[in-house]
Amino acid sequence: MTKAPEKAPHRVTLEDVARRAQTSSITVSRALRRPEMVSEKLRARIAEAVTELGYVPDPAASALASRRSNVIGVLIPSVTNSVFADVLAGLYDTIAGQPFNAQLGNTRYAPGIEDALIRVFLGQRPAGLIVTGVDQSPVSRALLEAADCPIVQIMDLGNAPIDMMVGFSHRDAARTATEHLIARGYSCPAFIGARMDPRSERRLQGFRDALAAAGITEGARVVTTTTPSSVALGETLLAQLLAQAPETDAILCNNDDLALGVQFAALRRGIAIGPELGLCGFNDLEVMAAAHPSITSVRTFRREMGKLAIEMLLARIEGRDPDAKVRDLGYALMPRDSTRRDRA
Amino acid sequence: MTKAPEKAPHRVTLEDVARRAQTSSITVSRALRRPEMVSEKLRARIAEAVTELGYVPDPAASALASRRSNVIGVLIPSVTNSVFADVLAGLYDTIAGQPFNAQLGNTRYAPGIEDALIRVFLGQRPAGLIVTGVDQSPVSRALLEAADCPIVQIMDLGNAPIDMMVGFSHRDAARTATEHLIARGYSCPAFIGARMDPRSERRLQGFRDALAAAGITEGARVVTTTTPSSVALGETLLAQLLAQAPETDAILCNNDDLALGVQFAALRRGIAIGPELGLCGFNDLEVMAAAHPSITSVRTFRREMGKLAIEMLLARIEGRDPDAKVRDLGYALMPRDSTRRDRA
DNA sequence: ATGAAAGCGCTAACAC
DNA sequence: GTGTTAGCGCTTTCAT
Repeated sequence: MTKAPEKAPHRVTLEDVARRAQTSSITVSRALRRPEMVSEKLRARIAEAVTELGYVPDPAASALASRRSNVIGVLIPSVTNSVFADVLAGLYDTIAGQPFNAQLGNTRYAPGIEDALIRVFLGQRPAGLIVTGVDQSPVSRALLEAADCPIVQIMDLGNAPIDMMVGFSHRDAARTATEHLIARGYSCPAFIGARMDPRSERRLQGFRDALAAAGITEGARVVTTTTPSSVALGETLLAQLLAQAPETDAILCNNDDLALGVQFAALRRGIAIGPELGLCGFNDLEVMAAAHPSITSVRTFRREMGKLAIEMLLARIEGRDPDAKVRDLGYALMPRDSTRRDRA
Repeated sequence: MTKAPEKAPHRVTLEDVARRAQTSSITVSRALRRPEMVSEKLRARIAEAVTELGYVPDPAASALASRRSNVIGVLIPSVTNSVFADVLAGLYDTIAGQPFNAQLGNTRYAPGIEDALIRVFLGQRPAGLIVTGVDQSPVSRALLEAADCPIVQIMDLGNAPIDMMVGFSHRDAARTATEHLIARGYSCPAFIGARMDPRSERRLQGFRDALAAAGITEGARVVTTTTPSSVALGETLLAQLLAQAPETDAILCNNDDLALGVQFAALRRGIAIGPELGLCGFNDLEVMAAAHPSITSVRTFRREMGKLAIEMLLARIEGRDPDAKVRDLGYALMPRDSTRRDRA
């Protein structure tokens, strides 16, 4: 079987459907997009013709004529990070069945790539755009502000939304987690962080807020790296942390992968997670509750974020007002065995 | 700031660029797509005009005129499953910089959705299509065989490729893993599986192949469910397995999430992973090597699969022949502590 | 409620 | 190497 460009077999067009339904192409077009504008009888004939001929609309022609595509552009910094995978899941679930197509752009945490992708996406006259975070480059920001489609910034909050926003305060979330460690009686909490994108930096800030409020000095108990996060890295950072700050009795990890790695490393070193070393992750991936010991984490509402971002866009595309331009989804501390000093 | 549809400020077109460069739009078009067809002098003038005006091509117009879009459609059954996330990462890495756009379709393991998505994608006259697995519905298969673009089936192998294929034998991989368990002295290996899509079924088949070859009876040591996989499910399935087949001394898990869940559950029950219970996962996610004890798994080459799928498509789109129409990426057993009976 | 005409921005086909 | 013409399949605008 060859897949070489065979002679294109005439594509079924609105014209064809119209002929079959004994009407004009524009009426078919209307019947498909705004059925209420077409009489019931005609609508039925058209529907029949559509299925009989297997008509599929051409999005390119539609986009060209209407100067508006059905593309919803989604810019995320990483496809492998399961945090974003969850956002995407919520997003795809919500967009399914809607006449829109999510188109993914992978910025790889690089502002330059993000600028370029925004340009390309805007060139498609998207129905809407979803971008990650609130720390766009000046170039990106200018492009987005001039764009004539609705835009949602996700994953974070800030006081100067480009248009709409759905996220939560990373700083507050990390502060809450740190306060939990302190309340549980850990007196020398540490922070380890990988990747250290702007959201990670805000978490570190929240950690510091809590220490300051409790009058605890930070010492050398902050270890960060720009290396991408991984479970194995948790072990490395733990070693570094304990070497430079042996007084450490609890750790807030920038994310759950690191926390898991710390837990495995502690097991290996014979350190009792909970009694000897408190441990808290971030995001609350499914594995945290199932781990042994179970690991305390801060739950974030990632699927909901994807869902809401699409819903906000749809509202605006349909001319409705979204419930609010800025939505704070909050977070939820999930205390577990890894922060229990009295564990068996 | 309002994002309501403002008056569209005239889009920069080829015409505009042409006027500025004192030539015709078709020449600008050529200069952009096949620079070698345009004289060097003109090309320079055009390049200058393009940047000065900030020209961005309109993919819709291009698709309409050329009857060929720059979309590469990608159909996967799940966005959250990190196995597919890795494939996507390889795929996005490889497509970056190429004049193509990957467009994701989420089939959610439902043939009906897959049929519909294929229709929609084909309606875009894609440059190529990537579909997961070799078990398409008759409808999907017919659509794909009639499509006039190159197609790659990924994640599995089969003897009737629609066009091209890149994957590995799940059956052989599972057989190898089971043989490893048997070789390590485990005499009553079990299989637990979640989701049980066609690829999982083939792994189970491979498990059975190995038992048969070794003359081991299967007994009640196969526990499967159609529930989506998770770490927590590993614990549930382990309980069920041990209840119905207490003789079990090793487990091949359908994937790594389950294996991790089994390991945590074993820890909780005081079962020594390795000496008392052999454990093997599937896919070799990063966490397997970092776990304590480290967990034996079968490595699969997921990023490479994404990369190769794109490369094969690009080859065909550019009229070259891919190195081969069917590529077997194989797999690699990664023996670790979880299958060492002599572990401390 | 329905239709005719025009054109979205680009490229294929064919000149020169 | 460069330009002209026509048209991709749809929607907009304006008429009826």
